[in-house]
Amino acid sequence: MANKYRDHNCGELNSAHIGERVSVAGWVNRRRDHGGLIFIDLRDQTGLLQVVFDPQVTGEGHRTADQARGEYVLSVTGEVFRRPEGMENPRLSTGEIELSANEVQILNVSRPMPFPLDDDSEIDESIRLKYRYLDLRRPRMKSNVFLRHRVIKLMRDFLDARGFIEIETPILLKSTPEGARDYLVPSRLYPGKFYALPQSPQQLKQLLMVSGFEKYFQIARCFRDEDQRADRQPEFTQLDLEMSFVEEEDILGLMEELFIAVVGDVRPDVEMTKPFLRLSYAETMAKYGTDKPDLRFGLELADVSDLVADSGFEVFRSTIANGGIVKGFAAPGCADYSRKQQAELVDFVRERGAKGLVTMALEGESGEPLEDLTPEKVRSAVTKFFSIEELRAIAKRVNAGVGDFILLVADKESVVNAALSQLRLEMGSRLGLQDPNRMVFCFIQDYPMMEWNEDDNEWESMHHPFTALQDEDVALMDTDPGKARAKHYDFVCNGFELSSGSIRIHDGQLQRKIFSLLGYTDEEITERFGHLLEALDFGAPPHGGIAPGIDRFVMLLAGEENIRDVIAFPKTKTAADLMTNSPDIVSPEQLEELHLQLREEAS
RNA sequence: GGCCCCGUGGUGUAGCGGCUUAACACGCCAGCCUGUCACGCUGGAGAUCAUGGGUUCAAAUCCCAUCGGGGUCGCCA
Repeated sequence: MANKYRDHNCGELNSAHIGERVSVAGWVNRRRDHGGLIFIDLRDQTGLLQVVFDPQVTGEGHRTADQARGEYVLSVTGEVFRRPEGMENPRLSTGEIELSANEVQILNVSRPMPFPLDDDSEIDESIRLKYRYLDLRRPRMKSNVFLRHRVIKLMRDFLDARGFIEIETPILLKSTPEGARDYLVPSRLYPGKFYALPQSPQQLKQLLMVSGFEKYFQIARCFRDEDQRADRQPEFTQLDLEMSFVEEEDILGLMEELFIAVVGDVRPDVEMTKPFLRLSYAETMAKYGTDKPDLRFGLELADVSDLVADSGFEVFRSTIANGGIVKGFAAPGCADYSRKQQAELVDFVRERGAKGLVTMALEGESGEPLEDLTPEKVRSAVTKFFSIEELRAIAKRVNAGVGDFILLVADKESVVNAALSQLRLEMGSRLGLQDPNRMVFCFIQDYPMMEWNEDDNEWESMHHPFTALQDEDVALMDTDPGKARAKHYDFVCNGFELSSGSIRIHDGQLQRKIFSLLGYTDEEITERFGHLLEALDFGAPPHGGIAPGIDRFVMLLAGEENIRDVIAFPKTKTAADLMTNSPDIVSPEQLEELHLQLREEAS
């Protein structure tokens, strides 16, 4: 596109353009004033171009360039020259050439930047967020935004080619109980009534299946009013997807194909494990203590309860007698951990709910057989409570060799798994096992349908109440609901939950039964879910889907450590927008219209 | 809601009870400089040390509270 501002992009000029008269436009990335010659690196979306202002070539232009400062916006017309011998800059795509300016126009001036726009400066995030539009000028942020576009475009094209259609669903919706806290929108026309923003388009996509759109997807914005984390924002984006007449394997196969295609396109340098790994929920909890394991490294957990149930160590014995377990793993080569390093690990698990951490350093020459292990070589506060046979058995069970450091936690199973899964990540990180150039995807399958909530004394859905049961476990719902497994699957990469999905219940009667098992009264069921139940009664097809989180996926692809860096305008961890200063108060008139009255918060 | 880390010119850091009239780098302003590309040289401006209270003869420095940012546990069907 040629117009009065430019006819070429800065980054796209090269030696083929030598001798041409061109116009470019962009920002002053850097200015080097030699008194006579002035060099300006002009930057547009495509890259940098060195522009030379020679007073002998352009008297007026040189005077203008003298006025230019960082981030001024210029339009320059001139001739493309090959750079003098030895003056090439191999770090620029345009480094062989330069533009000799004839005319230059200042399109806009700029105040000095509130922070440097290079990638190397670590700037306080609150300042970056306040001036997010400037932060996005930084090359890394800009490339993250481009990467995100590319990923979404690939997803759309991939699904379109397979017959999926994208359908938008409402943002103003009905609040449904359970799950995350809803963002609410007060209604002007209906005093005292509220819309809710969707936590996901879950029910709507099921209704679209009832409508006969057999392959639906949407790049869907979702809203959840919960506390934030590095990988959580109050509003985030999912690739929401649903299909009719499918089974679990159809969905997983599609995901595998899609993610291999996207990663292969945008990060051909990344190594993937193919086919994607499959783990049952029970297996991943046993081996990794979590249902979102980082499978780039081993350090697998092992249960040693049976080995220490009758040992002389009272803590282990009583924990097991009271229904708890003892699990642990071995950190290879860490037998030389100092008292201080050991104390750090003890604090680490205590902060995560465990009462303590038992450590055993197996000292000696690496490679020595375990059979030669003697009590003297086991450096631990608790060595004396165990026989050498018990110590050897523990070492063998956790796959520890001489030179390794055994880490054991005793408590009830949920506490042990929570503490050890995080300790495993910590050791993986300390040992440098989290290769940034590998993405290990896996599916977690065979989730329990429901979980007993001890605090509220009731059954809760593991996923959501629309999840179908595995065929052979349907009868269990009447006898032992905790044992029944669901057609529910999670999609995990490098320790991040990318996605949850399930085959849904398409039988209205069964759906009603699940709701009542979850403690809803008939009135509540009708009031909250009546529309869905009614729809299921009108010939709903078997269907299922999944909804990968796009922010987290792009974060992994970009090698970023938080999703804010792959979202153009994110909020802080306290859900505030520092650029627009939102949320903010509104006028009394606005409140009046919405039938709202504020009260003083008791402090 | 709990725990942890951070807050010093525009930015990043140093200073951690008196050697401080708060230092350094980058940036900014002015002057010089015709082949630089993180240009160079000379000079200059710029800081209620987040805010409030306390301890002390003396506080950027120690303590408490508040505010802001981040991490994490709880929470996130």
